[in-house]
Amino acid sequence: VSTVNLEQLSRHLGLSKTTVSRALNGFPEVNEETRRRVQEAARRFDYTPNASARRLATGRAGAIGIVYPTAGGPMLDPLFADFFSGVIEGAAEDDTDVLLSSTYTSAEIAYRRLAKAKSIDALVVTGPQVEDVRVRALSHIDLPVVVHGRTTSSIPYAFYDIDNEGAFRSATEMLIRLGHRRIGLINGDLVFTFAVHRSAGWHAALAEHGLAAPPELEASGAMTEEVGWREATRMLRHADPPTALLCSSIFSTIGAARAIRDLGLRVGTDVSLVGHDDGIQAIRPEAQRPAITTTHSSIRAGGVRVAEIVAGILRGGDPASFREIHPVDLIFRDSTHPPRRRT
Amino acid sequence: VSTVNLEQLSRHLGLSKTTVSRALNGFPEVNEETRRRVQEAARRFDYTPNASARRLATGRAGAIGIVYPTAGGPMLDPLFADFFSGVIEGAAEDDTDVLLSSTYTSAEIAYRRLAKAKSIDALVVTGPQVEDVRVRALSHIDLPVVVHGRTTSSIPYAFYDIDNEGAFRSATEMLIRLGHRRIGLINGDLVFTFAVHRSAGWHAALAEHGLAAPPELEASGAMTEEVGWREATRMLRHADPPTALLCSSIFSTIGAARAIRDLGLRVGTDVSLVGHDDGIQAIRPEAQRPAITTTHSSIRAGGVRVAEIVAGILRGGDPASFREIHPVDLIFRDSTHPPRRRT
DNA sequence: CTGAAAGCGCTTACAG
DNA sequence: CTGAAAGCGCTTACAG
Repeated sequence: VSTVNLEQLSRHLGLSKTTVSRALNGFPEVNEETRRRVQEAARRFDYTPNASARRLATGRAGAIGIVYPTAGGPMLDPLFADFFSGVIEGAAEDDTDVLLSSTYTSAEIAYRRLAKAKSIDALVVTGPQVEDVRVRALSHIDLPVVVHGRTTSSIPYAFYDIDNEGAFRSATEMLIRLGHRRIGLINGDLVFTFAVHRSAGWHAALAEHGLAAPPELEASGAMTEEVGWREATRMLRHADPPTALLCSSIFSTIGAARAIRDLGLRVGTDVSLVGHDDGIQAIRPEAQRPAITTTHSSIRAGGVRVAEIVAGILRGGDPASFREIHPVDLIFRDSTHPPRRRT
Repeated sequence: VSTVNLEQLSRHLGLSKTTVSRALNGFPEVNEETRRRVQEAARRFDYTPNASARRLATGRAGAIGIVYPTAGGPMLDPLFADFFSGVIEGAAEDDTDVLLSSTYTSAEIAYRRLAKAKSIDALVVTGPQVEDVRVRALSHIDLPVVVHGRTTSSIPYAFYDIDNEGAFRSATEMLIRLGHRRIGLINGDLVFTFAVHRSAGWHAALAEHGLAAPPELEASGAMTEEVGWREATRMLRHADPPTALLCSSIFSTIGAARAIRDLGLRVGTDVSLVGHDDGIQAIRPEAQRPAITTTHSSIRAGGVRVAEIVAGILRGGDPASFREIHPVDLIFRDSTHPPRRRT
């Protein structure tokens, strides 16, 4: 596939590069007949502008960056596959590529490198922590940022978040209304803002109903099947065990379900179970038996929206006008019942 | 952060852009004292070359592409998060970025666009199918390709694969040696080469021992918890049920474990279970009870190696010399026992 | 409505 | 060992 460039294409058409460029880029002053000829020729020669040349000339990179941890750790999360998928789809709408970069050393260095090399026009920050050094660091770099989640920062950055606090408050309230008094929370690592918000929701609902939030019923850590199983086991073996469990991810949820069964108990009738579902296809709570009640929000849809926000800012929108907190569905299924009377 | 460019940096040093460029890029002919001065100034001014300008001048994109399905489907796989992580880490070694692109329409169009725009220097093809149109399409585009997996193609493309056939042959043989005669296979979708290879391994081991490969004991589909559960349930309810199950992913494995328990049976003692483990942290087979016997290969390590192969080809290596089939570990744990005598 | 020319910021023969 | 200059392939004021 030999590639034709602008020079060759315009020579073939007997037009200047200027006119051909304008015709292809939709400038209004081009004669319609000329534009048709140009478009036709471009199609026939399969002309594709050289991305580097265009970027150099315009100063726009045509790409957004996501810095992704390669060192493993709690953020090397299967959910990213879905989130990425959404971001890519959203970015494709604006012919924008998505650049994945490693934070082998530190996120700041990675950001800085991308920004200074003018490789990207904007940055998506994932997995924000409560006190996230990255958001502060980025304010010194002149690069639009969209945070997937939130952080405590006085800088008016753009973010897309879901209402984690509200979701876990609702779920806890629902369990309280069913009659539960001891409700365990198996949360993500509390360095992450989302986990702090979920904890706050759980605390708020308990307090509102005059219930204690006993420390033995609050766990946090990596959102894995193993941790869900371990923490649920620990709680259920407590002298005064919980009658319901609330989990922060589908992985900890199925781990908790395993713990419940391992102890000879039944999910739903013996121990109620609610999990947060990001909507990945690999494990669907509705396919469990009993089907598991969830707080649900598609992380893939979040990715799409994040890309749209990026596009909005690049079109000149005020970052401070993109601060979105989306509601989370509470989907009642069969894993939540009134507690059994103590035997 | 005001950015200094090559022109400004060299003016400050009283040198030509030529010399500064050469000093920074490690050309041997530069005087050592000069090089030191240049490097020192570059550091002090935090000079970073403009990526677009460099790309335009050199003709190298400095990025490799992965085309990723955004439309969902069987390939929107949580395992990708780990694979990506490996590719990014491997690519970072060579200062190469990773560009994620959508295949909203078709993979061919996406490839073509990236290739013609000179946005990438090489392409990583994931999830190869037996008859993969993409590999053929790519042979018409002048772009080095590394396939993660294999496909049937006469074109001598580079690939990194694991020995899926050998792994599943070994696992099946191990079960046969334990005394199992009816061994169910819950596989991925047979459009994918890896699934065909695993099926072949299962068939080969059975045939070698004079055992039949009954169709009711071979299932294929999406590698989800749900499918693992459904197919295991179906097989175990058969009039002549399997005494052992072999699963193609950690998700189907835990689904199968759930099915075994739902039917009142015990994993390991009643029904042996072996799963393929790609090494993701979210679900670890060794943390199950009983710990699950696996065929194991780190998909993240595969990503790292794929990036290394790309680098090798870009340095002028012969693609045909990078055709790697890596062995898979069989890790014996507690989910595999001799079959119980029929009651 | 169209075109000649400058410029984006690098790299790299070529000359000295 | 160093530098002047051309060139990579676009976009975009500016002029007509």
